[in-house]
Amino acid sequence: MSTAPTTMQSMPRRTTGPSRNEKKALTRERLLDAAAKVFAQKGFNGASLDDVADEAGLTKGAVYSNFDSKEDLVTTLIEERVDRPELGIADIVGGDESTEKQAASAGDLYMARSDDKRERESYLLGYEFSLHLARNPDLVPRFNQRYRNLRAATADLMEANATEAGFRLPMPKEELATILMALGTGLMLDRLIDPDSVSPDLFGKFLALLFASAQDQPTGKESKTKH
Amino acid sequence: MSTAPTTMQSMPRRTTGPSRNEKKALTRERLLDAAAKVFAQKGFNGASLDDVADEAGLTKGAVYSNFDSKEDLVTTLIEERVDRPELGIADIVGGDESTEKQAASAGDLYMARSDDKRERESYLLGYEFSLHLARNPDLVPRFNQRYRNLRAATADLMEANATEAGFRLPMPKEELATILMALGTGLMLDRLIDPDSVSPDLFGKFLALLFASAQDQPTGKESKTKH
DNA sequence: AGTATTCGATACTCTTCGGTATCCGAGAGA
DNA sequence: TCTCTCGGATACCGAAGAGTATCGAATACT
Repeated sequence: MSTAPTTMQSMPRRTTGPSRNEKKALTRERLLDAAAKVFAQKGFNGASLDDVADEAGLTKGAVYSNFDSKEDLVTTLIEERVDRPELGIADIVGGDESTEKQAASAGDLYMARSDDKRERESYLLGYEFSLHLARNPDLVPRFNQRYRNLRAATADLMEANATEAGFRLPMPKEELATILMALGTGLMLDRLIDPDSVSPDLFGKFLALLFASAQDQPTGKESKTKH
Repeated sequence: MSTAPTTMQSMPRRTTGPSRNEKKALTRERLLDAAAKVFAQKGFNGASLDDVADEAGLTKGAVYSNFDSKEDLVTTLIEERVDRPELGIADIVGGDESTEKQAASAGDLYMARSDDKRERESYLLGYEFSLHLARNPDLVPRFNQRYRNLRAATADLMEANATEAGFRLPMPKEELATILMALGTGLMLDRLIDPDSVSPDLFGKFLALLFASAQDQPTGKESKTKH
C-alpha cells in the first residue's frame, strides 16, 4: 500500500503517513461508531451532532464533511450498521445436535446479547430505528429488503433443519420465521427495559418446546386450515 | 353531578358553570390526549410543548399550569394512559368456544388494532415509552408493577382456560404469558412499520396452533426441565 | 359586593441545535 | 519546493424550544 518510490528509508518515522482517503474513511467510521453509541443512548432527536462529534473526539465540521445532514447520518447508520448482527445465529444451527438443542442454543445466544453493553446499545439503536421507520414510511422500502432477506434466510434454515430431522414445520416457513423474529424482538425489548422480567433462557426454552412439539407430528397433521 | 340546591330553574343558561376544578380537569385531559397524539407522531424529543398545546387548542401556559415540566407530562402520560388498553382482550376469552378458537380470536383482536388510527398511535406511543424506560431505568419500577400485573392476569387467564379445557400449559404460566405478550409486541411493531410484512391473522393462527398442540399432551409431558 | 385565587394566555429569556461560512494545515500533484 | 486541494476545526447565524414572568379574567371565598 505504501507508495514510496524514492529513497526515503533514512527517515525512521513518517515515511508515508496514511493517505488522505484512508484518514477520511477512518474518521467516517469513527463518526458512525460514535453516532451508534450516542443515538442509542439518547435517541435521534435527543442526541445532537455535537454529542456525536464529541464522542468521536472530533467536531461538527467533521460530521458535515462526511455527511450531508443529520438525517443523512441517520439513514447511513441504518443502512450500514443495522440488521447485520443477527446473522451470527446461523452459525450455531446446522451442527449435529438435535433440532431441539439447536433451537435452545440459538435462543440463548440471541438473548445473551443483551448482557454485552455494546450489543445492548445496538439493540436500542435498532428499536430507535424501528420507530423512526414507523414514522417515516418513505424510508421503509430501502430497509425492508434486508428484513425480508433475513426472514427468508431464517425460514430456509428452519425448513432445512426440519427436513433433515424428518418433520414438517407446523406452519409455512415464512410465517414461522416472522413469528420467531418478532418474538425475539419482543423479548429483547422487555429485557432491555428490565432484565429481571425475562429470564435469559426463556427464548431458548420456548423454541425447544415448539420444535419438540412440532416433531410429534412428523407428517404434519395441522388440524384444518391449510387453505 | 350538578350541585344546584336552590331554586334556579328559571334561568335557562349559565346557572352554574362548570366549576374551576372541573374545567381544570378537562383541560388536563385535553392536554394528555394531545400529548398522546403528538408524542406518538413525533416522539418525545421530536415534539415540543407548543406542539402539544396547539394540538389541544391551548397554549404552553396551560401545560405548565397542569404539569411541572415536559418530563412530568411524559411520566404522567405513561402512568395514566399506557398499558391499560390491553385489558380488553380478557373480554374475549372465557366464552363457550374452544380454547383454540378463543386464542385465535384474541390474537386477531389484538392485531386488528393496528388498523385503527387511534390505536396505532397508542402503540407507537407505547414503543416510545419503552425506549424511554430503557434509557431511564429509574422510571422502570413505577411502570413495572403494571406490567407484572398484566402479565399475571394473562397468565391466570390462560391457566384457568387450560384447566377448564382439561389440559396443562406446556410451561409455567408466567413464562408463557411473557412469551405471548412479547410476541404480540414484536408482531405489532413489525406491522406498524410495514403492514404487509405481517398478515393480521398470523398471531391468532399461531396462538391456535400453540394451544392445539398443548392440548395433545393432556397430562403435561414436558420433556425434562421442570427444575 | 368586594377581595383574593388561580387557570390559562402572552410575552420574554436563555440555551441549544442544525446548518453555514471561513480558516488552517497537511497531503497530493507539478 | 511551490502550489492546489480538501478534510476537519472554529466561529458564527437563525430558529426553535424549555422554562419564567406577568397579566387578565373568571371563579371562589367572606
